Amino acid sequence: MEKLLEPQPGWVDSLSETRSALARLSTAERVADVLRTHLIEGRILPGTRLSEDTIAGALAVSRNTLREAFRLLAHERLLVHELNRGVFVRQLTVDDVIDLYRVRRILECSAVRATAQYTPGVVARVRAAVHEGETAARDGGWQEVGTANMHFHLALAALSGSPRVNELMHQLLAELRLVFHVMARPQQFHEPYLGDNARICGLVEAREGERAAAALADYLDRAEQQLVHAFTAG
Amino acid sequence: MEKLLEPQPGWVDSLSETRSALARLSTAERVADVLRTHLIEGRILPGTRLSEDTIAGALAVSRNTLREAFRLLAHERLLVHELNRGVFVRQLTVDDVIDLYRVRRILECSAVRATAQYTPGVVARVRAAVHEGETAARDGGWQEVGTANMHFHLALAALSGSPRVNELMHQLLAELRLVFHVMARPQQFHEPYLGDNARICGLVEAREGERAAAALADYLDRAEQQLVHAFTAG
DNA sequence: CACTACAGATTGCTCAACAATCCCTCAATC
DNA sequence: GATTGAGGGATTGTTGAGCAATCTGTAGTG
Repeated sequence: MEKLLEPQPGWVDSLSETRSALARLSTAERVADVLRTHLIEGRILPGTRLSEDTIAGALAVSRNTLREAFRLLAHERLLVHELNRGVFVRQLTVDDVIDLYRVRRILECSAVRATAQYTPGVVARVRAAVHEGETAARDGGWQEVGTANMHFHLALAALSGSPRVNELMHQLLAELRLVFHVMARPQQFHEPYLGDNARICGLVEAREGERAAAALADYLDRAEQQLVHAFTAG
Repeated sequence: MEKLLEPQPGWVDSLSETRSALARLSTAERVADVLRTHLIEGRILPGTRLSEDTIAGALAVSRNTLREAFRLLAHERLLVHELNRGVFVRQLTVDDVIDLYRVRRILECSAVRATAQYTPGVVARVRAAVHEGETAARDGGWQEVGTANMHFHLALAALSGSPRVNELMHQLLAELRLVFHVMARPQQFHEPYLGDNARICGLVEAREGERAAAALADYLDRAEQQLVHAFTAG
């Protein structure tokens, strides 16, 4: 009888892993999702003011609900909220870029260094992201290459095994996307790093934490310099 | 004439530094502030549901405004929001405690290690926090000792020179405060670490980044173990 | 004892309204 | 001519009421 009740040990756990997908979203959260994609895809220029009336009308939600969504996105630093003036699309400064890369270096490098915490699943995710990037570079658009690159770095951060580091990483990358769009030629920004990704992935798979961290730090330094340069030049 | 107009070069900059104090807060933010203090001071037990009507009435604000405040605090992880069920005071699990300390180790240790980024001002803040703790231990309550301890670790994180690390640290410590209150004897939790603080501060002042980081990691390990133990026991 | 149905309470969201604030324009002043 | 001050229109901040959707506990049914 008990065998019948538990045909696959642990299936309850596998169910509970999907509960986040099951958890419906409130209207405010769905509105925030819509706006978030628009923002990170660069459809709305940094500095633009988002009118409550206009957007509430366009999305057919009440102003109050829209304001809840604004609060969420402001907390994610994608929007800035100025009292009595409204919300604006975040405009990153050079200092922001420098700080973002500083935090990335801290999080990603320490995650990569801690080989003791690696799990096979997450290491596989790193490799998968490398493949995704190579496929995207061969077949298709720079947009996909960029996305694959994000997945790669998210996978690196996930090596830490820390939910909070994961969430942080998501947030940092979302912020960074705001600045990628000011680059003149985005495809030329991401592609050169595909080789680095593969190399770092190899070091991770070999559990060479220190060397992987060093390579990653160098990687991030170059990317930062490139962005800062594009910033001060443009 | 020009001398009269600019008696102290750069005074405009010093003005603009204080503009954050001038920025008024919206009602929702003030409400969030009030609730935040109540939460981190442990006045409301974790798990408690916060009724919108009751609290809106008590604070004399509308439900809409209160909900905005709830969103802010949920994003800071002090409250959890369950759709159609309401908001609850966050209940930290053992896994949360472990993760919080994992992130603290990453942030604080890397900040302390990067001696190149130290500035005299922030190093002084570390020393000041040590003094604050010693004074509090001599004169007064454990509450103050705990606060001084927070200041110490905030100052350590500030050594990174990163605004985002600072904000993160604030958030992590606010979260941790939720769990400090479940400890039976809070004063006995913080006091033993005063000696460690002084020692680490000395290493920081001597720019012994690596040794300071090692001492700090050991410190955090012990604190984590103590908390985890209190958790599984109680 | 398990399961269903109902009722009360609470949240989710909307709408309309008004106060407070900002921003722009146009004079007025020095 | 540049700065200051006073409207006036537009936008945000906040409120309160109202209704639909959902949850929770209870009572009833098999």
